[in-house]
Amino acid sequence: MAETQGATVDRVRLAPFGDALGFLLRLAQIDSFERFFADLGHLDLRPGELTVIVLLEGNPGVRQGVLAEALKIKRAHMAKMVRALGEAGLIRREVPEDDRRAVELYLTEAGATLARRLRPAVTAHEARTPATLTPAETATLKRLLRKYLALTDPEGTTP
Amino acid sequence: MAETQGATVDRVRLAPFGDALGFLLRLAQIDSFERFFADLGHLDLRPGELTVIVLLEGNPGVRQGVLAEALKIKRAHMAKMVRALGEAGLIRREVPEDDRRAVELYLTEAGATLARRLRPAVTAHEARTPATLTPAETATLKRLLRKYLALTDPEGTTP
DNA sequence: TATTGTTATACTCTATAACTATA
DNA sequence: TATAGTTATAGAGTATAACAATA
Repeated sequence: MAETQGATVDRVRLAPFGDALGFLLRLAQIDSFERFFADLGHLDLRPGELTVIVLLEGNPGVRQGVLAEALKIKRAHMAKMVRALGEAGLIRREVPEDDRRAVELYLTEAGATLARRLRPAVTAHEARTPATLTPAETATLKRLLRKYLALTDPEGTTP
Repeated sequence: MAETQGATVDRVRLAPFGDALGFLLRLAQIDSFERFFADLGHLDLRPGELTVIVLLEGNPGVRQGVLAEALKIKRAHMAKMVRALGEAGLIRREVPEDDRRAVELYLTEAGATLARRLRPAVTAHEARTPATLTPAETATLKRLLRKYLALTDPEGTTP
C-alpha cells in the first residue's frame, strides 16, 4: 500500500528489447503522438485526415496515389480517406485530361479555410522542443532520423 | 512512360511535416517494423505476442497489468492477448495468494521452447546496424531516443 | 499487360466504458 | 472506494485481393 501506482513487485526487465531501436522508436512515436493530440486533438479530425488537408495546401492537384506513397499509406486506405474528405466537402477530386485513370486532389473553399486554421497549430506544435532534449539534441535526433530514412532533404520533399 | 513508378509530376512537398519529429518517428517506425518482420515474420506470431513471449522469459511471474504498463499497451488489449496465448498453450496464468485479483504470467514448456527459438533471431536483428547509419550514429540515435523518453537506463528496466 | 483507383474483407492495435471480484 | 482483470463495442490503421477503367 506504500505504492500508489505501477506498484507491486515490478520493474520489468525489458531486455532484449530495452535497447532495441525498433522498440525505442515505437515508444517515442506513441509519446510524440500523444503530444500531438494534446495540442491538436480539439479539432475533431483523424490523424490521417489532418495530414492530408494540411499537405494539400502546399500540393494542389497532387494525385492521391502519389500522396499515399509519400505518406507510406496504402492506396486502398487513401481511397477511403479521400472519399470521406470529399463527402465532408473539404476536398475536390478532378480527373486530368491526359490520364483519365488518375485523380487529382484539391482543397475546396471549406478545406482551404480549415487548412489555414490548422497550419499555425501544427507549426507551433513542431517548433516546441521536447522537454527532455536540448534544441541541439533535437536537431541531432532529427538529422539522424532523416539519415536513417535516407531522407536527406530537410526541405520536406520526397525524392 | 519514362517513369516506371511513383512517376507522374510528383515530388510531394511534405512541409510543414517534412522536418517534424513526429512524422520522422512515424516513418522510422514503419521502416523498422518492416525490417523486423522481414527478419522474423516467418514465425507466425503477431508483434505483441512475440514481444510478450520473449519478455516473459526474463520476467517469470510478472503481473499482466505491469507488463502492459511497461509496453504501453492497454490492459484490455493485454487481457485478450493473454487469453489467446493461454489458449495456444504458450503461457500459464497464476493467481497469487496475497492478492487474488491479480494474475501472474509464466511460460509453459511450449512457451519456453518458443522463447528460446525466438531470442537469437531477435538479438541478431537488433545487433544489425541500419545500412544508412554508422555504428556510432546508431548509438547516438538510441541515446537521444532514450533521453527523449526519459528512459535513462540502458539496461532495459522500466523505472 | 500494366497502372490508377475502388471495393470488400479481415486483422491488429487502440480507446472506452461497464462489469466482477477482490482489496 | 479503489484496484486487477474481463468483456464488449467501436474505431483507426493496415494488408490483401479482386475488380473496372484506362493506358
